[in-house]
Amino acid sequence: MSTRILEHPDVEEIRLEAVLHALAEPARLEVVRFLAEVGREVACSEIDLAVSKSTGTHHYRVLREAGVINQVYRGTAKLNSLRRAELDALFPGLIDSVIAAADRERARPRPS
Amino acid sequence: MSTRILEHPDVEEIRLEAVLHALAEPARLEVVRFLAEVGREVACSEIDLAVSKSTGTHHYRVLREAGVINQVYRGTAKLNSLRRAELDALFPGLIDSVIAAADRERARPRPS
DNA sequence: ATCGTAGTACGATGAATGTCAAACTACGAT
DNA sequence: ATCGTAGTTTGACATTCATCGTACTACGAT
Repeated sequence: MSTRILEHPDVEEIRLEAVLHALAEPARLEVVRFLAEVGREVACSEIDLAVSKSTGTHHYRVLREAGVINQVYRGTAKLNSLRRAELDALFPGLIDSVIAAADRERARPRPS
Repeated sequence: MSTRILEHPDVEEIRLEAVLHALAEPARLEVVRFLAEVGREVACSEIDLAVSKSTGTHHYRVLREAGVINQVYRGTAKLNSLRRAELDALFPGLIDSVIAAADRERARPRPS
């Protein structure tokens, strides 16, 4: 049975704080960074996060419910993509700068 | 007595995720938005948040520890300012777009 | 029909977070 | 020295959060 259709917030329901919260977590930020990099629909299984499957599911849901990603089922896979156009319209430059920042931080030597 | 000097992270210690996390909370985002708007040092008491004093203290600390704001004591007041130059150098465009987004969201009709 | 792969649902759990009130400290002004 | 204002500290509390394992469903392929 089937919740084969996934709930997504409408553009006008997307809240800045929810988006920032969604992005403020390493695994989720990595998903977003990856989606931005490849620029196409990507199955959950293609991105390997350092967490269990169930935790992964949780993170994807947070991203979707915040309005950051779009998810559709295709066969057994669930394809994810960035809601770039909508986010850009809503918060111009935000996603670009977050992704650029994530890329930079990735390249930066980590002080630890 | 006195921790009259406040600990701030060095620029290279500022982590993107911590910044995003700091910004992902309404009261804290409001502080940042306000600081950006007035563009000068502002005492905690000048920004009225809808929370108690102790909660306020907590939020300011989160912002400072994330590297988002600078805090210095002056007399009985504690002055806050955005670490704009440093954040801009680290994550170009990020703070600008977050603030622009916060301004927009503020103006947007809230669906509730 | 059976199997494997992809992902979900369901608790559960421990850590982090936002919140507050109350008692406190620091400083300037009177 | 006393008072008021500004902010802190502490301890408590409820909520949210990230995490996991296990059992489950959905679908394609054999």
